[in-house]
Amino acid sequence: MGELDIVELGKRSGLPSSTLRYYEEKGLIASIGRRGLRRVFDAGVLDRLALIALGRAAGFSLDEMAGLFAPDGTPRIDRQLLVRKADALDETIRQLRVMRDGLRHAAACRAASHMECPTFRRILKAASAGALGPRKRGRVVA
Amino acid sequence: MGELDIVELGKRSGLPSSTLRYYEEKGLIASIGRRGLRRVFDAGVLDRLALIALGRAAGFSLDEMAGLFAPDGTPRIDRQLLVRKADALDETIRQLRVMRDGLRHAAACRAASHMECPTFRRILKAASAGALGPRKRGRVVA
DNA sequence: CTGCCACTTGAAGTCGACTTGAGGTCAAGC
DNA sequence: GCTTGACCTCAAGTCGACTTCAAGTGGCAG
Repeated sequence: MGELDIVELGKRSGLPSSTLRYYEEKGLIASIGRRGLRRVFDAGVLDRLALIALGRAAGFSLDEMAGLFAPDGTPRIDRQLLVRKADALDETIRQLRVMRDGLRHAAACRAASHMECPTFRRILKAASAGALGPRKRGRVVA
Repeated sequence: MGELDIVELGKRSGLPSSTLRYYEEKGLIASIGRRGLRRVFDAGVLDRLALIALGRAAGFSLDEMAGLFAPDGTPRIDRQLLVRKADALDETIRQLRVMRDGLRHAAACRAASHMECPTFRRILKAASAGALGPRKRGRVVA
């Protein structure tokens, strides 16, 4: 595998170097040296960044990602935790589907008031039945 | 429909009154009066809160929610926007499924290194093919 | 009438994930 | 050998969504 300095890595990953430095500071990626002032990374860091981006899209915080994967990018073997996270994602996906269907319906439905449309009321009911309650946190590329 | 003061609404919705006040300040909900110092809301606000919670779970910001729905809670008729948001959700759902499958696989796979497992490499490839790139923002209940 | 307590307000603080800014440094070009 | 320009470091700022805090107030028990 090749080596990349921070500028090249930024170009290939689409991330600004400020973000790459921040990730290194957080221990999410590691540089293998310097070329002049510039950090140099192993090309394998690209895979790792893809993994991080995917995790973030799935709602994991950077700290969680740091915990889910070992320093070399391979998943840690806390199978229980992994399964719990996967289950949480299933619930999230369920909610997202409800919202998506609601939006599509709202865009298509011709009822005078959506509150009088049975489809919309069903969607609202699904919303009440899961979306309310204590706050949890995460991020998603929406 | 009945009326609820902010404390009752908080109990039924699971939201602290500080959040309810914040939502009112943002124009997401409206009180219909006071009982002493306490705000009083129409019971219909519960539906509205469910809608807001669902929207937030789907990655919309409070400002976006305020824009997507009219003051009375019925969706605005910008069908183009609604459809675009629905499409964005489809993409998000796709990514979440990839991550969920990756987690389930990581929890089950016995390969010495996940990097040598074809399934894991396929997942990583899917990650690279969509998760990298410019940041977008939103939140999800994960 | 007097306390008291839960609610009120507006301002300030928090948290995660970065970005921005000020001032320092290195390799290269002249 | 000196300037230049891109990267460096470290501190501070930003943004969204709230939460927390200090100080004020309304209604009810005594």
